[in-house]
Amino acid sequence: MKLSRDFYNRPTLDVARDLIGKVLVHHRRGVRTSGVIVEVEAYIGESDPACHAAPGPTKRNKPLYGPPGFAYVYLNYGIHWLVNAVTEAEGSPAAVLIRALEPLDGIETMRRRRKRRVSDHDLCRGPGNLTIAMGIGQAQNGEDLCGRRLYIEDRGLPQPEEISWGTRIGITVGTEREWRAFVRSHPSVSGRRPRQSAVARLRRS
DNA sequence: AGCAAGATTAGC
DNA sequence: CTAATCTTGCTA
Repeated sequence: MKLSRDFYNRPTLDVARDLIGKVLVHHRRGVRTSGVIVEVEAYIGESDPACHAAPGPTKRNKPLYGPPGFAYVYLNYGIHWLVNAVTEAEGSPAAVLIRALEPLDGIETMRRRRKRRVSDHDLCRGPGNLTIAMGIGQAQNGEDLCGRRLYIEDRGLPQPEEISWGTRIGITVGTEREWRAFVRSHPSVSGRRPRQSAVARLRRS
């Protein structure tokens, strides 16, 4: 079932938590790609120095101030497109950054879009990688997530048992807020992979 | 008009 | 550890 506008029209940390285990879907050129969300980050309001709304309303962050349930897509480091789901009521700038997916549909298409040859678990590992695999870019900025091309749905998958919270990745300000949610020890979660324990290594050898 | 920095990634 | 790459927002 496709998530409704009401789903996004809630406190951002609640939306972030509930997005874990939901499925991001994109239809493009008749091809459907999708994946289970396993990692997200919340960016909340002008008082959050890491949020793009920190400088107040600008041309770029306009979607953040708009109604909930729309996509905010922007170019990062001049190279990577990152996709967010806008949350909270219109005029309240906040969003959830989608950082990693476990691929479900269209894996062959994803593999073609990614130039590198990687394992399935790495196809949508990292916010810049998943937009490439899903075919999401500038054209999807402002797209209605309650429409038919780009949306998030509940497929009734069991809510992952171990949702961990930690500090957000790759920012230099607002690092004290633990607004990153992820499925613990899931292979598609970005960031440095936790060092294998001595026992795990022995077991593998 | 010029400039510094950025919600990343891959390669050395 | 660092280059790649370009838009935004700030300063002049």
